[in-house]
Amino acid sequence: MTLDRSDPTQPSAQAPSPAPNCTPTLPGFTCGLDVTLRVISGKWKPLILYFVAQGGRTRYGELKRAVRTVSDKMLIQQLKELEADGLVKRTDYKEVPPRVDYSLTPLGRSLAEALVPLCSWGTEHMAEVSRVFAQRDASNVKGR
Amino acid sequence: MTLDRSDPTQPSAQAPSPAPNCTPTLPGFTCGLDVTLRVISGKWKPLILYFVAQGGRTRYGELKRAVRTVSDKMLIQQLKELEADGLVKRTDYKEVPPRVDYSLTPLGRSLAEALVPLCSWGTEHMAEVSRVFAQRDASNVKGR
DNA sequence: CGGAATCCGGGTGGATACTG
DNA sequence: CAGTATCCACCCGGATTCCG
Repeated sequence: MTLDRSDPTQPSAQAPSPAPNCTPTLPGFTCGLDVTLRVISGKWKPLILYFVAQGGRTRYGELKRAVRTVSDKMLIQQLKELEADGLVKRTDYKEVPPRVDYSLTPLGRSLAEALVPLCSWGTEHMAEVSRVFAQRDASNVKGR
Repeated sequence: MTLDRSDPTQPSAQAPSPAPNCTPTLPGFTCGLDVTLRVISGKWKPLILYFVAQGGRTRYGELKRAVRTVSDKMLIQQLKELEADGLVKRTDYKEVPPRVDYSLTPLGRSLAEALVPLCSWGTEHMAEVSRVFAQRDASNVKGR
């Protein structure tokens, strides 16, 4: 179907190669990346996943402090979706004062590992990125 | 600052290790992943980046067909942001009928490579994911 | 072909207050 | 501490129309 990008009429001066697999196997998904995005799309999900991966079992409060600018509402909502999608596991100790923590399922753990390169990329290109940001924020007072 | 998750009071039965770097170096960013997310947050950006990476120079129409369910408005908007952030380069051949194509900058190319594991993850866990989706879509007619 | 412009509904997501 | 509930502004994003 429409995904056969395998006919480079022009040799394309630029290497078209860094992607080995994008095979549409199941209907409803266009490619592997699409599958992944359906699961981690959400303003805070990657960060949540990542923090829990780093800390192991993580309490609600810790998580909130880690992500910092997230609101309770959002944090809970995203956590519930992650739980529904089988990526995190919620444990309620039924104590008072309440104690709850979140951990990753095996599936979640594997996804968190796939997230590592993104984190590394950000660390490596942080300077470059903030330079670009500064530029466009300067010349573009309103907008974006 | 609040990011010192380096005190696991409990030894945490689960391996807290898959993440080597999340060093807050610049103010405004909490960690590398945060940097990356500021740049690829946007419903279609990862897919766009990925398709352009695969195809090399890609024409507007190709891109639209590849992402498929995206509207013109969204596609253009996301492309402009990617361009402003120095990830893609737009080339207008000033012909008639119009011809325009998009390619990746070196920065964009490096980011696309960091995206590869996500694509692989999706491919590998596609069955698992769609099973989970089916389950919650069945028990949850409305919502989400 | 490759957009730009406009309209507009619904969902996202922040702030605040409250609860067990 | 770990949420829940409600209100509400904003902007995301789809549909449509027009342009060079």
